[in-house]
Amino acid sequence: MSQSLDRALTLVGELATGPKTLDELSNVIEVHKSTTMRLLRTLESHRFVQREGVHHYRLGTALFDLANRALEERDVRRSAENALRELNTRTGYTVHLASYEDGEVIYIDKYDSTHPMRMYSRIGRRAPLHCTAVAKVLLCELPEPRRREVAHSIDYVPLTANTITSPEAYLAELDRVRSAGYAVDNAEHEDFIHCIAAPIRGARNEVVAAVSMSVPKVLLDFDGLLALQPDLLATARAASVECGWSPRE
Amino acid sequence: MSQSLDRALTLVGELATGPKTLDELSNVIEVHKSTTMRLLRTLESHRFVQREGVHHYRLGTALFDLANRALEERDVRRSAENALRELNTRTGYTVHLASYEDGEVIYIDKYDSTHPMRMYSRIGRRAPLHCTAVAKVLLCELPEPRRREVAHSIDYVPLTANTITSPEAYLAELDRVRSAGYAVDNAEHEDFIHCIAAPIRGARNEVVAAVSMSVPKVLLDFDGLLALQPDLLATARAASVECGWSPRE
DNA sequence: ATAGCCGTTGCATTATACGCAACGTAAGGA
DNA sequence: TCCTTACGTTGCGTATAATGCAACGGCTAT
Repeated sequence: MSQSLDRALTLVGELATGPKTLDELSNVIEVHKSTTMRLLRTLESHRFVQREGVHHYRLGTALFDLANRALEERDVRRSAENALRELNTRTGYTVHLASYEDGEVIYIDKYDSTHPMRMYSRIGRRAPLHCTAVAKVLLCELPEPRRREVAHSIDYVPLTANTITSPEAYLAELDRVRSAGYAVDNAEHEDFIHCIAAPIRGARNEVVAAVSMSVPKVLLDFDGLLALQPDLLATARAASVECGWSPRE
Repeated sequence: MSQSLDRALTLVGELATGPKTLDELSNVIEVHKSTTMRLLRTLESHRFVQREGVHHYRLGTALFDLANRALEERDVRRSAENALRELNTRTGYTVHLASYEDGEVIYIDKYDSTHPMRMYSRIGRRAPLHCTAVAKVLLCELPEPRRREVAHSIDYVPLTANTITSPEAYLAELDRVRSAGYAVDNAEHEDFIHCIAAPIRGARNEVVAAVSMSVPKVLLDFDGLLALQPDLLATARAASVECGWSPRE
């Protein structure tokens, strides 16, 4: 809509691939070099680009500033919103967003199932650590001593036949989750429901939240649940990007 | 120089302080809201901003992309150049830039002393690990096991009366450097020269390089050398910012 | 139901971004 | 040393694109 701004932003995008000269940049946006120079000067005054030597321009430090400040401003809930809603409408299953704060796993957002059979849960509610997929995801990358500490402090109340009931079994489960990249709750919390969860990561590759899908066993058997994994991981990835995460080599 | 671009960049800067409404943004750049909207739309098409709800705009994910790609493009040498040259011309002492690669500490840049008495060194040369300030800085934040490994693999050739000659003494020295935030070489390498070095950090707060000043003892006594510390740390900080580092709380 | 608040759209106007051409400067070769 | 070439830079007239205005439309709340 705004020509000069559009051109300038194109320049910035171009510079992301490496330092460029005035002429190279002029060719990209197809304008006279004097026009390019004016744009670059303005960008330079805002520290979006900076000169490198005499013949080259490169991205400036304002980008670092902005990216860092944008990260501070962002909260997972708003950032993950679109990806989670999309997953919810596409699959129709209940989607939860949970985070780990002050030693507790909390549900911070929820997208209800469109199927008639719903499950009970509530935003703000605490999730039991030993029998939910989200808790496994959120805990599995804690530093090892801290993980042991947490595992031993849990009260392993057995809720179903599948509930994990010992620190040792739980720590082994966390190891599995960490290497698999996702977690399941195979009817460990409630007899008739199973869940699958994946991590949402931030700019430092740290786990900032967990997204899960909860499905009544009557709608989908365990293999069916596992088949949701690629879809769930793609969603988690999209949400991660919104949180400042970028793929590592 | 380009009015609309200037306004747009101002908007981006403003959004860094948190999500804003159309009117708030219009007030900042003092234009009609329709003008602001056109700018925002263009910014949005490049993913520099995105809508949050219906009434708010916030910074978009392009910033993360750009910042990450800019970081990959940057190399320490070019990024630190200005800060180091400035330090060199202001103090007149020899300034070195060194990095740790493949188990070796290498001088990657050098700004010669303006004083008549110069020291011998060369870009590309390997710095001995046990008796240089830059090596201490570059090694002091390695993970503990790796640090022990390196310390025990060093050949502690005694070069002066002050040279550190045992792994134990060296590891203790690294601990001191880590907590102090800078390192010295108190004539441990050559009898008549002492150095002080500080870390240059990157976006993940990791040490990407070390900057040092080397001063002949006849020009400055040890207390004089230590008095250069604030100046050196400020320089290292400035160079760090250029490398994508941002102050942590 | 109605009023008030925003965001949005179309249009006329003129400010402004643009291309042009001349100039300046630095590097390279004869 | 001087000339050539290849850049970046500057000033200026013009046409276009950015702007402000005013009317419209979709909310929400009372």
